[in-house]
Amino acid sequence: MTVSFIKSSSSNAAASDETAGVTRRTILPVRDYNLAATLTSGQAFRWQLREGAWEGIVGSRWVRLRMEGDWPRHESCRSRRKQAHSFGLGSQGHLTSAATARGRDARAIVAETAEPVNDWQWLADYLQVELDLAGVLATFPDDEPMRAAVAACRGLRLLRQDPWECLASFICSSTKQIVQIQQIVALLCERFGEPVRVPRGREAAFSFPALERIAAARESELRACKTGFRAPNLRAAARMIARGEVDLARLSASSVTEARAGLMRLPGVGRKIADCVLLFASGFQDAFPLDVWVTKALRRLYFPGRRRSLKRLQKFAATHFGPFGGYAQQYLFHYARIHAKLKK
DNA sequence: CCCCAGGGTGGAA
DNA sequence: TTCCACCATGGG
Repeated sequence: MTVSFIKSSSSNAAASDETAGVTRRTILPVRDYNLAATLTSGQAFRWQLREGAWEGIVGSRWVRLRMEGDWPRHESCRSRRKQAHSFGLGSQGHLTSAATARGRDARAIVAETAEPVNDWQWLADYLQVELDLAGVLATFPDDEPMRAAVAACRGLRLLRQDPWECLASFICSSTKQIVQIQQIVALLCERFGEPVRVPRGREAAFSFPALERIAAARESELRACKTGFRAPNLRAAARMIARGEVDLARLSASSVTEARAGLMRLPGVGRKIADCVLLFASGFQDAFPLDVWVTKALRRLYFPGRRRSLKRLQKFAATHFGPFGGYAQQYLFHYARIHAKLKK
């Protein structure tokens, strides 16, 4: 399926730094985009920070991302400004040092791939650079917890991920820390994924395993990737999807309720993991994954001292946070984790 | 030794 | 209905 290079009214999502055609580098103009928070907030598990840039795999492509302005310190401010100009940003290309340091106010994401790319829309979609974030934030309830959460990680976005990768990753996520989920996913990719092209000198990289490969794997091989008791669920879910019992591609075409019920027929997939897939991959931005962090955050921020069952919290979440409740949830999740880290 | 981690499940109460 | 032990494994 071919998507037009520049979507009609969108703010020129993928403006290449070369006038036309195939290139390994592009500039995605953005406003209010917190790349670090987005890539480390427990949505995706394949991004690594190296030398000031984020490296990961999207689909079958190796990608390196950084906010414009995050150049290495030894490069002069002058050359920085010159580059910004050549990228067509004009006088707006000059960034204040404060914005540069934080990165989130920068006006572009610089993306590099290992292989030449003609159409960059896949990356614009994945990063959701065309989303009107201010419009989303405006729908959040105007209360103190949400104001604090948004202030703590403004510019945080929801990614639009591949449903199978998202589902499989979260089947492996139960009672695991994010670092350990990253480790499991890395092992699955190394052992069951396809090698992808990387820049000269880089270590090998692999795509996320096709569901047919996981369906055909032995349980012991999956357990060897540290999946533990999740291994049989991962394999059985892959087999059910391969048999067509659940159609991941059609989830976004049905109602949230219907899509959620379909996902929950898969072994190892309950309400929480289903909502993760609905929110992170299928575009249901009102799906509200209620995990241990968000549960604690809701109880502490909205019901201090009072007893609230998980059921009632779920009901509260569904009604209080509006049409982009899932988005609000991601801010609360990241906010809660940041503070837990600070409290050590 | 303890407790906890972006949970789900089956059986008991 | 809700509650609870258990499921592997690593980190603190």
